[in-house]
Amino acid sequence: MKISQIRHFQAVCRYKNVTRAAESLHITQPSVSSSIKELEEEFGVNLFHRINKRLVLTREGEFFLERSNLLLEQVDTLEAQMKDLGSGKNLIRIGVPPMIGTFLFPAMFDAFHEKYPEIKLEMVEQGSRITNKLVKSEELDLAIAIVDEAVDHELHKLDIFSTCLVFCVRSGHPLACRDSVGLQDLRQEPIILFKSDSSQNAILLSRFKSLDIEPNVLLSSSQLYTIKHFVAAGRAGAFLFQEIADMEPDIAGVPLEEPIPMDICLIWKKNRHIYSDAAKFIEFTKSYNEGAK
Amino acid sequence: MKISQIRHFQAVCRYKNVTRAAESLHITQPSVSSSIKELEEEFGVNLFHRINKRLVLTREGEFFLERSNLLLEQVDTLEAQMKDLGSGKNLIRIGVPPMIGTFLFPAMFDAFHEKYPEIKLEMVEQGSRITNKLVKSEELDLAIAIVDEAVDHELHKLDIFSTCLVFCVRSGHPLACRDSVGLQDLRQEPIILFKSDSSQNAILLSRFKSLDIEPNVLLSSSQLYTIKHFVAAGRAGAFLFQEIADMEPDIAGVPLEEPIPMDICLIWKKNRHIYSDAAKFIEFTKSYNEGAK
DNA sequence: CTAATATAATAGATTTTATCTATGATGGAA
DNA sequence: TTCCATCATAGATAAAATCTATTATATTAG
Repeated sequence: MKISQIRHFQAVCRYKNVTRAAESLHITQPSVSSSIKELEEEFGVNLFHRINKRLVLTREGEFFLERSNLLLEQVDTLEAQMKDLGSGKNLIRIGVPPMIGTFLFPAMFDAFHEKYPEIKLEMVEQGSRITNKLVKSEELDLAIAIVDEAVDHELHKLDIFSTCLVFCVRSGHPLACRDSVGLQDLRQEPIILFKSDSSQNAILLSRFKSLDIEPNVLLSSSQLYTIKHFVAAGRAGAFLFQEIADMEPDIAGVPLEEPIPMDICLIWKKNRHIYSDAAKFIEFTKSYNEGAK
Repeated sequence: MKISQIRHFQAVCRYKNVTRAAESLHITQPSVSSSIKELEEEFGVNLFHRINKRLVLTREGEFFLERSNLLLEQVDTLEAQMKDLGSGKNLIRIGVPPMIGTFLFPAMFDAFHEKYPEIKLEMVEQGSRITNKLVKSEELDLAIAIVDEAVDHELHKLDIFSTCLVFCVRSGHPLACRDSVGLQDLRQEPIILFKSDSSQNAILLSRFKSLDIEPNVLLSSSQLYTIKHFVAAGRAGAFLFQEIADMEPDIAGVPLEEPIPMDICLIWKKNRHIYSDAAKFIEFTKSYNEGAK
């Protein structure tokens, strides 16, 4: 006994006509005939009398109709409830590191929202380290993250964007005209760190440490606007994405002698069902990416 | 959502282990994995957290487990009830014309009963005309009948036995040594008719009528024993099957000049579900027939 | 009564689905 | 580490559902 067979049977009862029933089910008449036959075979019972090409329920058929009706109602209810739990959300929980939230994400978000206005995005602005964990614990559906370490087996990754950190100073700064700087050139340079638990900072600080340099950190901020302001005023330098430096006329971005590449990815958990909303975001990101290339 | 998928899901919940669940279902582990995945796809919901290759129900999974449990119970109950209605009967309702009931059927019945002792046969001893109707109205599952008319589209037929009517008289009767008799030779002959609504009598009487002969019917009886007694006593002649005449030393069967063939068939209704019991009888009859040839 | 229309069953082809085999990845135990 | 247990995935194969085309029979209209 299969749910589909019950549906076929019920349609035949409703229309008292196999052909009509088949139409209502959007399948062909022989399929319905054979479903009825299969049920009869399985039960060892005639569900219908075949009187002159007309189908009339037998006693057994009446019984089955009544019971299977109740059953189907419950099946449909359960199915609807489960689907409600799932697809009714129209919500993606996505982790976005602060720096990306002000720089890359707004444009992506606008484009996504234009395509899927019904889907809301709940942004969790945390650094990559934290969002990674939240994705693994399924508290987030997706995250945009700066990926530095070896491949994490638990996560799928989709490259969004690659760039480098550059050292940003005021346009008139002595370092501004240099083709590149080494970290050792920055021993005395006051620096503003972009405050984040992201792997970006981890990489940077480990680089300093490996050169045995204690960077002169003037302050830390999570506000890009604040950092830019300090840099433009010549009060300090900062490590920012190449693209952010390029956008500001008052700020010069000087490449590092030993570049610090930043790979920005969309990540999500392996072996986990991806809700249709999240799947849409992933697909969207792929095509958005293609378009950008 | 399919019943089989629910069963797979429940097994996984019971064993908390896909492999074990698959074993209990007598299918392979990937089948079960994919059923779970399909449900998750359909609902847009994670039923399990995949934590270190261990499956732990999500909130949605708990909900589904609870509800689908109730559902499956009802499915199983209904299925069992329907099967009870069908296969639990162990009963075949079969129509048997009186003459066959005393001559051909006993041996068949014994052989069938030996093979299927659990199946009871409910005999309805009526002539072919009536049993034909009862088969069509589904009051009988099967009937043994003498088939004379053109093929009846509503019925399946399976030949059991073919014979002829012969005119039976006492061994010393003047006609007994004849190679054949014509109906016209029987004008004055007292006759006992085998009382039945069967087509046998219809054929016989129409033959007489077409020759414009009024047969001298001494009496009618439905008891073969009575008829034989009268014939053996030389009180009357009777039209009986060849085989019945051959069995009695005191009775001689004289073939008719224009033979009246008797085709004895098993009949059942087309386009009707054949209960397994009835199907067994049909199969049995086929092989019984083969064996007899 | 005959012709046209409608219905359901059947046979056989085709597509879809289910299941299997084989393999790979990962976590935990020895 | 190495081995075992476990689940996911890919691709092949088996099974089932569905389709197309046809047949037989009823019903209806002319």
